[in-house]
Amino acid sequence: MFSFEIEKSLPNGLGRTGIIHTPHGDIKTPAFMVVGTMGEVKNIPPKDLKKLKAQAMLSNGYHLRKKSPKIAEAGGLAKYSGWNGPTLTDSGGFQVMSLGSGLGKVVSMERAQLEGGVRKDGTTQLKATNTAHKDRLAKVTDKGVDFIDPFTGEPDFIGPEESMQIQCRIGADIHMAFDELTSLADSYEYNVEALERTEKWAKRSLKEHMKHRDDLGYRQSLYGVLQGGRWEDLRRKTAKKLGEMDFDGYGLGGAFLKEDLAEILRWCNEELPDNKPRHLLGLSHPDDIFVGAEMGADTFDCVAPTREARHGKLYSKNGEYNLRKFHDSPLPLDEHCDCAACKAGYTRGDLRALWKSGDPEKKLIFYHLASIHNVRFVVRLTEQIRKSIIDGKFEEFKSKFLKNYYG
RNA sequence: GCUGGAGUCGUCUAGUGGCUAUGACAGCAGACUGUAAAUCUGCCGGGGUUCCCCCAUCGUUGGUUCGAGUCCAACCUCCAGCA
Repeated sequence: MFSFEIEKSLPNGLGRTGIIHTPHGDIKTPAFMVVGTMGEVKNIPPKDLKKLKAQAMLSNGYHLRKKSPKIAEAGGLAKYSGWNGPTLTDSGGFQVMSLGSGLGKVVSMERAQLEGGVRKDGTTQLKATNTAHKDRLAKVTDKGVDFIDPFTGEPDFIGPEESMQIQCRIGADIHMAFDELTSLADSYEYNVEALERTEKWAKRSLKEHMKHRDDLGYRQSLYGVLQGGRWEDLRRKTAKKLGEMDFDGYGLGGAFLKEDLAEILRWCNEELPDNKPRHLLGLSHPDDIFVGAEMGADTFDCVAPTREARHGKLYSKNGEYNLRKFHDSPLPLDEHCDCAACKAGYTRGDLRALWKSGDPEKKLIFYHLASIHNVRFVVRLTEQIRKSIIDGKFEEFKSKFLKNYYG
């Protein structure tokens, strides 16, 4: 059965440590969930995930929609993947944006990139733009989302009911309601419209989920997802509304300007019930994790640690760096790291050589080592934050860590 | 020594008379946040006032031509074959 207990809270009343109990195990929070969109984390087999102390894996219902009957047959995602631990599936809501208004664009931004200037009437002119409607692979209606599968070119459709049916076949411990993620370039007016849709979809998701949540022999839980862009009235209103509904927890969604994140999370979490867990969707950079934990997010997920690893960007206590610059370097990846790659003594030069060797097998070894290093870094960060909250030293730990990392 | 072939950016490479010399790799710089991402963008002869301008440049030197990486000649280097 699913439940959540809070252990200790920060003085601000929002941040906390806790334990999420799921049918496939416990998650001690704050926690980072590794992303294995297709049911496996790229270049990290389940046994290595255990070694680096990952506590949960996030997959995607959209990507697994065609495989979902097979996953159900295997007894659900935990067994199917060989991970055998707590799992979460996303609804496909992110793809509404990434294949639609945000096709080919980045998700988050600095304000300077968003604001092109100020119009004569005083409103902000956006530099960020949405993908033209005609070029989008996903189109949103109240019914759901019509989209073109980018790999096969085939047209398909997912609405809240379809997403719930897929997720209940996949059988992760935690599911996400089907939502519409708006882009930074969307107007207030559009966000009002999209948020109404997301709220209607939340109701429909809940209703459909109830029908199938026990189909695999254990209780699957559902989180409602909060949208509302960067507007306080929308955020508070939707948090209150969804907070009164019978969800097991909440997903904190949106495309964020970094500097707005803390405030937006505070608006949401001041309205949401305390006793249900909250998952901050899609963030993992240290500054974001600290803000999330401080403002009451319990779990996190993000593709960045694995993707950036494959792209040669590695994390260390003293900041991130590009391995490209460390030809023949004898420096450790991170002198304070306890990941398997660091414990085995791999240097930056070693990893760079594996990366650039031109040998496909060596490249896979590089992807593996770099990925476990970055994922362990973020997992360890959440462990340390948890400990700092328990020890009453969160502020101290935060300022020290961020100073080391960002200089 | 003779005959044939070849010399283009760090490397490989396109280019057979016409405007700004192609592409790839390597290199350099940057990006990436619920994975259309093992990806993408920019730079990549020199200099400057760097969304522009100047100079140099297809082995070397000459020649033909309005115009040559491209055609011609000689030379240099490399490769192959024959002596």
